[in-house]
Amino acid sequence: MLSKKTKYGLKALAYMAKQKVKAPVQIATIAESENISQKYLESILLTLRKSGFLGSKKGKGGGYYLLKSPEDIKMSAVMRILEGPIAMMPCVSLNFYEKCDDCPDENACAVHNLMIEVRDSTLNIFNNKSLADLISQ
Amino acid sequence: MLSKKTKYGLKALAYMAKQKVKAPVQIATIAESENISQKYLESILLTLRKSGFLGSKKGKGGGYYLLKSPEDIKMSAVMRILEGPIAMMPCVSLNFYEKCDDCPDENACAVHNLMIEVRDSTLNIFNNKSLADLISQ
DNA sequence: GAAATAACCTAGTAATCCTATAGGATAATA
DNA sequence: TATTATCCTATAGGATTACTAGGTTATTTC
Repeated sequence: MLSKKTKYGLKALAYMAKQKVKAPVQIATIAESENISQKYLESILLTLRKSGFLGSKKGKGGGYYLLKSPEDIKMSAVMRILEGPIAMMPCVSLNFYEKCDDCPDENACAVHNLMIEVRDSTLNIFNNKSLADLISQ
Repeated sequence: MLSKKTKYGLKALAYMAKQKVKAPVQIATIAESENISQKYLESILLTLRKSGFLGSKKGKGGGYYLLKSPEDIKMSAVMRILEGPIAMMPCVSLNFYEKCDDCPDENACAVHNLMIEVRDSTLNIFNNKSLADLISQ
């Protein structure tokens, strides 16, 4: 299941990408428009800024803004920051790999091989989807 | 992330499917062979029995056995019992649908539409994979 | 019939994660 | 100097996960 954090983060990014004029958007504005708790959204946007997706400006007229154009923001990158691994098990994760305690031989594990397939098909979507695609309909 | 429950359940099913002779397999045997806590596995196999995947026999020589041939056990069915929804959000789930509190219009939701794509590609794998495919390599 | 075997079932628990919330610090602007 | 809005740390409550405990029931073997 997708966490609310990820869902809210994606909605906020989409909101910013939809903006016609290129001015910072305040947390409060997004929170109200998308029905998200402002304080919670605050912490989410902070992570997105620290991971290089957003820039920010303090004080009046401040807010958050995208650092890259929506076309250049890949879903796979956003998902990895907000949700963590795209794979369903650490032992099939490309970016967050971890060995299973119980499994002596990964290649002999039926579940492992199934989950590689799932990972690849999901990754195929997220790698080929940008923030621009997200708002294009 | 896939829960250990699902992982263990799949491993246990695969273990039974690999069996040459068609005799019941004890929990203890599977637990030891697959490095799973016996008591925990016990509760997992119980759910699998109650959902119609397994039959059981008590007493000496008893244990669990598959009720259908591995070819007829679809991954999508097993996943829904053990893991729950295949979709990443309730609002895109076919079998566990729920509306989002925050979203006034699903069709206008960028995240919603992205997650439909992910659901479809994952479902495509799970619908076309049987327990037999899982152990065939 | 008694003992052994193995599944059945309910309940509880420790740890972790999720979803926020609180409250002040800092920086920019008017 | 006052206002605005982000920055940052800490924490709390609830839900979920991954087990564990302990006894019950049914079947088989001696």
